[in-house]
Amino acid sequence: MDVVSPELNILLPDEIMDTEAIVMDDDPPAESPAASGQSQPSDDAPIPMETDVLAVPEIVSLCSDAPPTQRTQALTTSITTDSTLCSTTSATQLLLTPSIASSSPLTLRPKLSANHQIILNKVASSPGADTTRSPGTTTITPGGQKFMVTAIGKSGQSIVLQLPHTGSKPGSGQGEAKANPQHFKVLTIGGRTDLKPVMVGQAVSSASQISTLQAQQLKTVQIAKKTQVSSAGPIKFIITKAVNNKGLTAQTSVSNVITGRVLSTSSPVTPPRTITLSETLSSNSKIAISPLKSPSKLTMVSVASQVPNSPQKSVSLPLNMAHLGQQILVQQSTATSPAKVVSSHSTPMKPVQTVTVGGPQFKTIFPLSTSSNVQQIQVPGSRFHYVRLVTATTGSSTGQAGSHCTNSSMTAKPMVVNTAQVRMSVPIIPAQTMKQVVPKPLTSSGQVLTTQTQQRLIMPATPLPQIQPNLTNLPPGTMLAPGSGNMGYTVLPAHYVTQLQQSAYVTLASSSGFPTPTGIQTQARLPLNGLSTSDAASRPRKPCNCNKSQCLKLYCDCFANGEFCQSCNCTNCFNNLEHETERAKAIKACLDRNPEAFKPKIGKGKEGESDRRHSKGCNCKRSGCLKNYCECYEAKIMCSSTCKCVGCKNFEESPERKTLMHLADAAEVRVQQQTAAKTKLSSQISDLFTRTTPAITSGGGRMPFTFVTKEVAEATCECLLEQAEQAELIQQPQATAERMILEEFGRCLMRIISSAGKTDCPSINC
DNA sequence: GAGTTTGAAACT
DNA sequence: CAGTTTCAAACTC
Repeated sequence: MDVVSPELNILLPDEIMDTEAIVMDDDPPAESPAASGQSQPSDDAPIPMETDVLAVPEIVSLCSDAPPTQRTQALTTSITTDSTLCSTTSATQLLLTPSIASSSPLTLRPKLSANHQIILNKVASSPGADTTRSPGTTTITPGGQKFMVTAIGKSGQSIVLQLPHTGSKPGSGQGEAKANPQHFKVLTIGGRTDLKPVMVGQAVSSASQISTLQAQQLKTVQIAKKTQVSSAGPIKFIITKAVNNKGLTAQTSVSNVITGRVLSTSSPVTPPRTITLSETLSSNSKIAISPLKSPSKLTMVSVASQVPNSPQKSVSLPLNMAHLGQQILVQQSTATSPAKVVSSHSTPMKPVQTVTVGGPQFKTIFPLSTSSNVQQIQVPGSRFHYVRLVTATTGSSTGQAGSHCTNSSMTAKPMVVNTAQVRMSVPIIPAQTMKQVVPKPLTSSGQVLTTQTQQRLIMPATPLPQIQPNLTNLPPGTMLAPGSGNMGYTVLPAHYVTQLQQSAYVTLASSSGFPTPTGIQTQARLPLNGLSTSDAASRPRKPCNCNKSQCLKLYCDCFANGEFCQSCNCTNCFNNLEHETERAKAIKACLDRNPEAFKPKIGKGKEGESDRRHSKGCNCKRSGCLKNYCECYEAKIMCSSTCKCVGCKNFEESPERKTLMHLADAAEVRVQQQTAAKTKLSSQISDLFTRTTPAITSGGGRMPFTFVTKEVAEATCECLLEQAEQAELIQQPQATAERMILEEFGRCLMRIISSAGKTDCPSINC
């Protein structure tokens, strides 16, 4: 196994190796950028799983001739089969048109066109070409079986895009990949001229087959490439790099998004750039769908990042959400595989960010804020929200609509293209500030994207080379953001991220190409932990009161929910960005103790909501499981066989439980009534002000109370005092005096009311 | 609001 | 894995 540079290791988490490959077809000879934009749409041929036969291994190394000072900031990779797909931003674009004979090792030679498109032409590899590379271009074509790589974002950093071919035999998936390590296509695109040569060993498709060392050092994004039986269609990589030239700060936050995995890089004085890799498949092209643990939950997602002022930027990012919605796997496929394949659909160029999701079951809301640093993804059926960091782009970018990539005002810059099928293992707990958009039925191509701000998330990153938490089990609401230098991971709750931006949401729904069974909606709205997803999202988070745990133990609900403490009553809190190191360690410690620590305790049963049960079961002894001490009761579920409680009364036929439920229902009704009454009252008050305010300003139709000005009140008081003095002078009894005063007060009121109907300036005369 | 109870999490 | 301790939320007064 070859060794990957440490920088590369740092850049990507180990779990990337655990991803499932995406198959890409072999390509015809290189094409011009214009031609690439006119690629043919993929057909609907059945798509083999990644376990299918591997294609001929190919090695592609890409490296733009970017200035050394330029660094890749962010990466958004998307794959699409749409022929019209072309991510268009004002940024430099990289067109990758690997037309590769299936068996011939090749080197993509990046060219920088006048329009700032980097055209990667396949070059026949010479015997010694595999190791020959210019600075900034790292190409490894060992035996024509491998690809290499180039650097990416940071100095010396590289991202290896591993594109495993689908082999000649259908398969057994990862095990097969192990058996045929040569059948991987590693695509690496880098941009620095000062890149260190990165050697990429044989790609391993299965993380389980990676040695620990490999896992630590080799960061690869695997893309299974499928060989089309009929014919190898041209594969076009359209890489759009959105460059933010504005708002450069001493430290800009950058995110490398690798197919759902969030990686961010903080790089000083470097504009964040979003690179979108769109792979346009020919009609014959087929993308292997990774074997899903939960094929029925497979979801195709097309994600497009948008530059605010860009007329159009379209990206199709098929994502595969599986594993109870906690994984987003990039997949590109055509729609014939019954459960695992969703036909890719074209994404028409529109001046809106286009995000499409298709899937057998999911109707998914995808909040996107590609212009900012975060994309939030809500996965139905999961109480988590997924957050994707992407590079922030400013409105300075001017993209162009159309199938052709726009030119960039920038010269070629280091770019990183990550095309991979990666587990998106960054569950995000429903952020309380998150706005949700109800999924809307979409037209055949239509998806609606809301606007978004361009706040830039700057995440302090502390070097934590030793901490590489299992992303699949990170606390909900966690993002991993590689920091600068020898970055570690900055674990950010989505909740926190949400607060830093106005999230944009994209309504994702079924389109003609993405049938979305109604079951998806049903699943998406299943209550979790007694609350529906929407409820959970809107439920205000309770402030914790931790004192001794530093809010870094699961005792702390904030920590357990993957949130930063905010507005809490805790003391000595470390659950914040200022203590990201400690927090990361604490998370790791929790995961070490219990890999499921941050997963929902209340899981959905086989038959739906009624079967929700506590994953571990409670252990109550005194509460009878009828108090909130009991996690089952708190979650409004009944105890099950997994519980080890004593004297449990939290079962279906329990009279105590029924009584409590009735009481609870009654209380809830009262609360609702009170809430409704308050709402109504507020509405009335608001309406009152609405009606009166214009009158006040206009001077007409004033309400009586508006005439009780300070002067009027003072005059009234003088009248009352005068009346009191008179009563005192005539030595009236107190009762009579009071009566006189009240009578005078009544007269004053009458005068006020009378004056209100006549003049704007009522006068009070005693 | 202070004190008590409770059970999960953490620890041994 | 079981027993004990720690901890913070739930609960009571």
